[in-house]
Amino acid sequence: MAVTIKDVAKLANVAPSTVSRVIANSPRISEKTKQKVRKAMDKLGYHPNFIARSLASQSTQAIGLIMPSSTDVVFQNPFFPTVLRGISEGAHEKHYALHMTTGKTDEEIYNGVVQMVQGGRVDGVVLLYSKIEDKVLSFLQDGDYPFTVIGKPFRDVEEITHVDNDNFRAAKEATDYLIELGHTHIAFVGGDLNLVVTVERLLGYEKALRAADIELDNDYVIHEEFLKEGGQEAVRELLSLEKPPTALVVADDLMALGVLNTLDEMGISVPDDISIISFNNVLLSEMSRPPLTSVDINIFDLGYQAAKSLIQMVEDPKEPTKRIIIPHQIIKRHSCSVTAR
Amino acid sequence: MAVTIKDVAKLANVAPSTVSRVIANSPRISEKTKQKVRKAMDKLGYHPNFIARSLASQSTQAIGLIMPSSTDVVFQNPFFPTVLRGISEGAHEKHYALHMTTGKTDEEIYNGVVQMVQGGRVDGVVLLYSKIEDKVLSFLQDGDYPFTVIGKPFRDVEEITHVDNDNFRAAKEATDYLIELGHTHIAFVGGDLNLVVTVERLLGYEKALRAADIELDNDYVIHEEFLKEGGQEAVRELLSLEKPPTALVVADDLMALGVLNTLDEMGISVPDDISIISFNNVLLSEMSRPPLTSVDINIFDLGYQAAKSLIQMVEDPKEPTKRIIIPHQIIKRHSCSVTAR
DNA sequence: TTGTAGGCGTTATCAA
DNA sequence: TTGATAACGCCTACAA
Repeated sequence: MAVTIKDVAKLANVAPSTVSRVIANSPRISEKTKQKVRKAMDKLGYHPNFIARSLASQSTQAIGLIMPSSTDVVFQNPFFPTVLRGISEGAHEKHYALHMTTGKTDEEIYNGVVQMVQGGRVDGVVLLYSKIEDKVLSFLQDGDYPFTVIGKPFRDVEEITHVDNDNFRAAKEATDYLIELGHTHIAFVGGDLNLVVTVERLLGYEKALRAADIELDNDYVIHEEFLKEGGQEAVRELLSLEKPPTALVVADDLMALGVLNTLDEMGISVPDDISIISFNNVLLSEMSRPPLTSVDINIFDLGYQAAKSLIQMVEDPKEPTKRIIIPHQIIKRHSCSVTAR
Repeated sequence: MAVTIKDVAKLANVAPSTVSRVIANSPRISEKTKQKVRKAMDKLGYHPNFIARSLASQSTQAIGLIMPSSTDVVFQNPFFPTVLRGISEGAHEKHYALHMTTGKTDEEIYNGVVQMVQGGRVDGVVLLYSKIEDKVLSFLQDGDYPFTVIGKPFRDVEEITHVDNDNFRAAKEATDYLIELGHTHIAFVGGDLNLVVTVERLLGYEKALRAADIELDNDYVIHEEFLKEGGQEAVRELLSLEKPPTALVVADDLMALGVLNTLDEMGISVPDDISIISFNNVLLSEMSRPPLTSVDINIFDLGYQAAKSLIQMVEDPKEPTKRIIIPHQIIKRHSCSVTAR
């Protein structure tokens, strides 16, 4: 069995409690004993046992990550490695470890969360997605357990600490940009409507059109499960409308990549025949042909701030709920041009 | 404070140990008391505390994941979400949770691993990458702590349980395929030479050439940090050789995507002017233009088997070390054609 | 089949 | 400044 605090105590000729205090670097221990104890720890190769510590102190120094369904396409999105990096860095700075749950079905995920939370494995949790009517979220709220969500909560926005972009405004600006370029026939290609981010971006798009006195056209709004044949179909239909759009607002870079391919197959050129602006500014967006004009949403910061604010909450339960808005910025590349018509 | 085993015991009018046995579903408890206890648990909304259980049973039911440096480009590779899915599923089946360490520098990662392992946070660990001269690996070996590596260990291959593809053979087959198509000027575009997988694939490439009596040419082997300007440079140089290659073996889909772009910028057509075959068969490979011919390495299985075999090891310490080879398969798409010359 | 009691490795409260 | 000692919540001989 591994070396424990007692072994150290014995070797250093002090009480276990003293060793404990040395570990915590308590100021009420003489420098001399600290030295002595530290030497003993080194000699024995002692490492404190987190589990025991957690039990005694009722805190795990770990935060839980709740991912979307692993079978879901969004799971494949480069968004995740990047938020993960941000969360990881935020947690690391405060010496918190990371615990994860994933699952195939919503049921699996839910159970995983319940276990993790009730089982006391973590001190708090960050929800890496925000969808409407989420059982997991309700559970977290009911147990008033410390948690943050990345994205905008479907409801109780004021009561839930979250880190988000202003996706409504971002989408409006993206659409405005196309309008400025002279486009009036602008379509919206969105993803899963259960994700709050999708609806926010859709609303922003609509707002921009209305503000510019451009009529909304239902045929101009599609939601594709990108990569699926259905997605290609949708794009094809869009382009075969009587009055096909000259520009597309696409809710996600990865989707934009799919659209780009469909367009290419159809012999339609971007940006000559049609302009595209998308969101997230993921690595891929600069690797596509043409490189995508995309709204950078600072994914890393989203994660970083989520971790930071969660840790604040667990360390100070009186911490007020807050909403952190991460800035966005249009990165202009080569998928948009002045309208041809 | 949360409801504990004692509360349940009291309500059910039994001893705590009985409750404990009910949780473990011990066969030596009468069905009647089980019912009684279970009812009490439900009524109180009891959930066992993992931390306490871990301390008492000296097992955490959690496995640790060691990721490569988060600043590293490989971290962005779609490879990771996919292995993660596999690991997650393997762990889930056996009711294990997932714990993670990441870090920016090798030092950070190393410390994270030491803490996680020595601190007893996890029962075992899976190393998600394999590079040469890895301190982390040595540490794990020295402490003979249960662990599996995904990929081929740099050394002690016989003593380390790992899950890998036969990357040597895969690369040979990929190259053979190009040779069959009539190519004789075949270059290799590899990634980080510190990753074992890169060297394996390089060796397989060389083997194929030698077997076909094609002379090896140093100028035909480049290693690019894809996405970096340097990468583009390298490809440009390759193509401006006196005798430029007519086909490329690219060590990774994401890199191939970068190459594809550079080629496109140069006005070189794939597969008409040059053929490309790459590895991993990640989602992106079918989304590129042209869709990439790629060697599918069954990433999901890599993760799944790694988790399974690790859990076997932690549950039965006498389990022999083993090497699990996941099959691969060339997925032919449209980036390769018969040589033009 | 069930209960009692000690222990898992720490932290934290009280004394000293 | 340090040492006993009682938690923390559960598991597991050993007894009954």
